[in-house]
Amino acid sequence: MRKNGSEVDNFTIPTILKACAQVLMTRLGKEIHGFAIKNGLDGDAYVSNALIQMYSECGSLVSARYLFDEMPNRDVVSWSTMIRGYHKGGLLEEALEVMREMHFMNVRPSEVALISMVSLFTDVADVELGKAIHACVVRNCKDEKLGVAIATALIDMYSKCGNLAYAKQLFNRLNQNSVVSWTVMISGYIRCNEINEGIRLFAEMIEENVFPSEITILSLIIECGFVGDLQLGRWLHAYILRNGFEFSLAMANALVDMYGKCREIRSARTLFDGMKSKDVMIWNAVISAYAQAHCIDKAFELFIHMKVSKVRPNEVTMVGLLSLCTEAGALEMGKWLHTYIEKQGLEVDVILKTALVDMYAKCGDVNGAYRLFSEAIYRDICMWNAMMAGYGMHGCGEEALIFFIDMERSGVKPNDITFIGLLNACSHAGLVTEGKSVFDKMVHGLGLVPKIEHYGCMVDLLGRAGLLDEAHEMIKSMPLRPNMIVWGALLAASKLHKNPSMGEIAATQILEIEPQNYGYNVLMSNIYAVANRWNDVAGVRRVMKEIRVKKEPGFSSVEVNGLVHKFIRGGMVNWKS
DNA sequence: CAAGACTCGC
Repeated sequence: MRKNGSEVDNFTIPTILKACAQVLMTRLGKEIHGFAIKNGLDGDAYVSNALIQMYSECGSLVSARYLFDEMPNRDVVSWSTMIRGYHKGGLLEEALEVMREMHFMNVRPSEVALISMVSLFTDVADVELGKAIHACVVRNCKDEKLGVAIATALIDMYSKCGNLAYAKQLFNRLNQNSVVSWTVMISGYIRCNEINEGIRLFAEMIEENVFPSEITILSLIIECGFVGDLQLGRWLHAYILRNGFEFSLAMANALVDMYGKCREIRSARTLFDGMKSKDVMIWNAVISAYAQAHCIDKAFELFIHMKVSKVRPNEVTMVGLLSLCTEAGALEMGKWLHTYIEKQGLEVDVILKTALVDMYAKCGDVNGAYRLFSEAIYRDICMWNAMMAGYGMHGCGEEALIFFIDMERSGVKPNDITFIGLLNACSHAGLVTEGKSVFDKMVHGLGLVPKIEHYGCMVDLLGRAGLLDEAHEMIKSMPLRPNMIVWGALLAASKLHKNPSMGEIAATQILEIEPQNYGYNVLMSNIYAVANRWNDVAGVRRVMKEIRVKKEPGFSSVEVNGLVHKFIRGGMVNWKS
């Protein structure tokens, strides 16, 4: 296979390319690409596939796609490499699109391709689509029995989609379960908040003489963070120490992250402080732990420390800090971060760009948001959503609707969050007719099933406009069990339009769902007071005293001249940037 | 075939 007297053949090149991908050496990979072209080796499918893989693993999906599109001799591997590339890069829509094309071109997936498709659907997390891919697997497998690998992938897919029954069925059908299948099964139970069953399975696994790997423990810790189960998280922490697991940085990161998500800052901080070597990830984890606890000052303080300790902040650090600014309405601080990003030459990907757009929009600088949005080369659905929600928040409902039309024209498909933003925009701008037609378009035009949040928006929209009866009808006729937010919207509207009888209906429902909620008890007693029903007022007050409801200290903040003033129940805390 | 942080809605 020698060409032009070269010693390098088309088996050597893919091997080197794989090595490049592993250490993320795009530059060397590109040179080898050039070399392959010069030596006429780029026509070989094996070489091209390796190039696609190298580019996609190095994050250059555009280059990968270009090669893929130009390839005259695509095989199954080319298709599955492209799908995998998009999947790993988090571009799920693109991965699905390639899958559809592959199907359309009648390319029969290999087992490897099927496994990577199933794991793609694990992240898509849609039960119905998951069942479809399961059927596809069954159709394409020659053998009666599924291989262990693909069965494990399916178990993982079903449990992450929330269908534990199917997952367990497949799990039980496997005659020899590996550490991996145990890991995905137990993780699945924790993710679905079936903690006790998860713990029981963990014990069962040990009894069967299968011992957890580092990845097993890591996965379980991550799932604890996902559902906020501090107790199990703590137990796993102790388990690592007792059983001599290596306390790697990955382990520490997972634990800090879990503690942060469980709002257990102290443990997160202690663990963080105790690590001798720290990487960007653990800094980000501890910063976001403070962020989740709304400690904006602490988070920025750590950011300063981070810079001092020679660890370079990255895009993720910036996203975390920006969303804090967004939450606090701290425009000046957000702008400062924006400048910092540019000065440091940090790569601004879609996520960071969206965080910036969102920050400008929510902090009131809609023009600034639009400037960034319009100069973006690549816009995903999240960025469009941020822009529309930003307009909606400031009462610019019409602009939001125009953006929606533009978005559809540009071929980006709306999702359920898009409609929450749009319905909110209509609600704030008092566009009742438009809001109704948006809802109608979502259900009948696009076939999306409205979630409880959408009904919440509709109740808010109708209620704000004074159509209280219509709002009430909406609640009564919806196919989902109304939650606090839905009734809360009706209650707020009743208060706004001074309708105590409707308010009572809503408040009664809310107190049934959450009797210990202090805020709603106060509202309820106010409603009774307005209606001169002093016995009922006394009743509510008594209930409040009995359950000794504890209110979390709420806070609000405002930025003046680059200073963030944080108000905690009347008191005020300053923080200087 | 299992793990690693971040954006959009409430």
